[in-house]
Amino acid sequence: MARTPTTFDPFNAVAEPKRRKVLEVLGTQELSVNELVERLGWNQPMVSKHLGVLKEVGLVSERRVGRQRLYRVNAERLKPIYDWVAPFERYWSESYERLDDILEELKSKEK
Amino acid sequence: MARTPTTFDPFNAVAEPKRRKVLEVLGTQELSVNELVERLGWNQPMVSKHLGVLKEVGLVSERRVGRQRLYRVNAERLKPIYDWVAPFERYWSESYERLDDILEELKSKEK
DNA sequence: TTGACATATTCCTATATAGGAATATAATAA
DNA sequence: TTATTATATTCCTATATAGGAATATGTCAA
Repeated sequence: MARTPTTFDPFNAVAEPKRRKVLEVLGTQELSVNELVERLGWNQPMVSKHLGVLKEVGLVSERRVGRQRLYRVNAERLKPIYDWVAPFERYWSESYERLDDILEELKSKEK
Repeated sequence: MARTPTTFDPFNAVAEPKRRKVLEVLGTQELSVNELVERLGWNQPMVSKHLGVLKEVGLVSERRVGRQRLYRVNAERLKPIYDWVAPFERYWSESYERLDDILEELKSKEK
């Protein structure tokens, strides 16, 4: 079996750093593909493809205006991620004193 | 190019539903592999493999006691996910009235 | 030692990308 | 129509899984 498809759920769609970047740049605005191309500095097909994945999982919506397509974030679809991770939030202050140890452990393992 | 490796960061590690389940079951407890095998109902190599990925990205820590290995969650490593998703949280209440439309749109597209 | 228990690793395969390059489709203007 | 602008799609390939099956490694007890 291969990995869970990127379009399976928001977790997988957002695992790709570039797709997170798209959502960040969009923010609360509505932007056309070309505006995204400019702000992201990627080529147009690449932007369209990532938008395609995001749209398929419902993380963005598209609105057609003339020859343009305006995209915007559907923040609600990120709620499952928030809901899953939020319960852990109360623990990293408690275990904060151990953070250094853990990072040390990771560093030494990279060798 | 293929997908970002599962061990690249917590986002990718946690994209796999089973790995989220492992972290949920662990919670704040420290559990041995066999205890996890029982509670998850998966075979042992499967549990060990997922633990291996989680350990490599630092999402769990391992402690050896006799022939057992006790695992526990390193919640701090989930902070990047929380920090990324939290800013969006304020929007889904505002756009809550649109949620039904979006779900409708998704449904009709599934055909 | 030897056996039993606990856990990790190796080998295998089907599958799904992400990105580059080229091209197709759609909509508007001249 | 035809050219142009805006965006999507198709074709290609290297790559990295996840899971099953089998086996290896490590540790303790008798």
